Amino acid sequence: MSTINAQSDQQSRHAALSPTTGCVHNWTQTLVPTTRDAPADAETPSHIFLVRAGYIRQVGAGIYNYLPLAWRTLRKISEIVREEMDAAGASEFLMPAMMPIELYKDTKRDENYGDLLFTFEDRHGRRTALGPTHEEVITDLMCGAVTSYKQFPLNLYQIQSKFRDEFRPRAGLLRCREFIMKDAYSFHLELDGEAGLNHTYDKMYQAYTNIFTRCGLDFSAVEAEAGPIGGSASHEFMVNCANGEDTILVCPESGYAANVEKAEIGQRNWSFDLAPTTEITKHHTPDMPGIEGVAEHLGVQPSEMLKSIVFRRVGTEAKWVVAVVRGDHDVNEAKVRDAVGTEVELAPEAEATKAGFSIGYVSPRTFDSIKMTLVVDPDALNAPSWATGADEKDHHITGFNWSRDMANAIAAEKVKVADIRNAEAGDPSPRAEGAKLEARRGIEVGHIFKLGTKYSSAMGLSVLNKQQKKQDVIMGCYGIGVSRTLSACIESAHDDNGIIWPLAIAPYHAQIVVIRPDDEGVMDEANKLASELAQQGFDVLIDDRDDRPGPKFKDADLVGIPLRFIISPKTIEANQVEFKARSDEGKAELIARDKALHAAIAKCGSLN
RNA sequence: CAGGGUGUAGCUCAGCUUGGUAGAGCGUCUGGUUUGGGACCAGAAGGUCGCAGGUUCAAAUCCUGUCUCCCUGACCA
Repeated sequence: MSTINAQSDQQSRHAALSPTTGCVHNWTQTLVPTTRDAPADAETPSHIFLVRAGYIRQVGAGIYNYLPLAWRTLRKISEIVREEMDAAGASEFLMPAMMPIELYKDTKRDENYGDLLFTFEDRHGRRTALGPTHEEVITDLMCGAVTSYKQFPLNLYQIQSKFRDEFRPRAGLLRCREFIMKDAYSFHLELDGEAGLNHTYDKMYQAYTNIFTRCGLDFSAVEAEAGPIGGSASHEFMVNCANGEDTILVCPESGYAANVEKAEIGQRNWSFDLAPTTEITKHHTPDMPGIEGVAEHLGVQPSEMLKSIVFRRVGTEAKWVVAVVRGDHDVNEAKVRDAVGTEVELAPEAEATKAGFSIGYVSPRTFDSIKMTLVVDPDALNAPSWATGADEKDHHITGFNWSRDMANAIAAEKVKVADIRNAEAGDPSPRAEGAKLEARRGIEVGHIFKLGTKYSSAMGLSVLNKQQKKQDVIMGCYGIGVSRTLSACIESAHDDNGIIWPLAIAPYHAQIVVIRPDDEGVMDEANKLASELAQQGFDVLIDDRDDRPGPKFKDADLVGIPLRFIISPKTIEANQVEFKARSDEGKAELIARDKALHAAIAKCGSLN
């Protein structure tokens, strides 16, 4: 537009637009295979729309082609990731996707990662792995490439296809066996200070916040379970979405938010001293190891039962831990670990049976006959009478009372009371007196970890520090599921007709729907508008297909490009164009042709 | 990995019980009429019925094996 001053325009351009000239593509010259029907196996909105709108096609279980529209969006997400990572001081590089399995030996992940690791043999019979993540490769690299403490801190990242042999890929791009991921690794010699892990971790936290904000996503950063490293050493970034796979708990007053695996529960009242109300009665409950069946059989609620789970301290033969929670609650293994102070694992049934446990019918009373650590959740203490296992196959008891039936253990202070169950909606907040936790669902798109020296010590990555003492390098790692971000965005932003992209990661910013493209001058007009838009940084898709208006409007909704112009012989006649945002309700509105560019620029301001 | 299901045209599916040599709708192509929310008429192309064995004069259909993909669960740095 001649009336727009190029200079000032450059400055006022929406951040999502190209700082240089945008691109103009014709629908007929690219591949956008839209369909009326989704494949029968697509169930989630993102899967259905990605296929119907011509973004992806399946190749195998959890393996997909990224067609041009999807690839454009993936590139835009990647570019935002690059800009923010670079700005935060990280350097991009690229590691190979395949590597000798031996690399995983030192960290034992060749075994611990188990079947998740894709492996194959090359012609020489060497076992080779396809990388599910690259801690080992980069740690090995650093062993040879870093020789002095003066080279730290370092933060390196790559954007690459990752491979995991998921037991069950599902939901299109949400859980794939091959997927695109950004993974970053940082290296330090201390935790605190400018060069420390904590500083980089905080910078990554901020970078992730910037990235997902720029992508236009509705997301939450939540505390996550980090494994043995402990502390607040891990955060997940979740796209908020009602049908997400993960459950998060939030405190509306303090802002506390955590994954269900991590969420703490606030102060709860409990006492060992509730007086018994009935005698213990034994009941025959054949083939009912599960809470549900027993509760129904005994005519009690699951919340009136005790669930006793047998764990074993990892690396030991018979160091048993019995965790007791209320029947309607779920034991949280990480919390049990923290409560007893060592790693624990679910006891192998055969060995627990050999030790005397009647698996499926265990009660706290086994304490008297088997050496164990007994941990109890506060909510499992708050009634005078419980139904629980009889420590005998096919039998349960009612009338169990802690003060009477566990008197010895309690007197010896051998009953440890701790928060060992998963938090639920309605539980007291750990951060605000009187507040209650609320449950929400999300899709994990980013995860940052403080790894500590787990990998460096296992693989011998150490350097001499300033004091000339050999020191293991401290690491952090930071992942973003790039392809998952694309589908998570659709899960949280769509309507019945299709995708609704935020400007920043839409494959194109604007689409021009051309009605009667064969008519004299219509395509010329569309091309003219497209080049005006491109001059201002808009990426433009012109739907130049020779088709009726109906299907073209349907496809435009499906594909979800944020801004839509419609040009037809009618609008040209009136010197107008039609314009609407994908997110606007109803039909497009007619505007004067020479206001088209202004309208697009103005509309950008109101979109995210 | 356990349980369940599935495989027939590009997509959605029928046909299988009761064996007789493959169908519909949508899409695609041609010609015509049309042109504002998935048009109409006429015509056409397109499938070794997942694969391999077996039974039979004859197999999409019955039998055996195998693979694929999906669902629920478990699993998920």
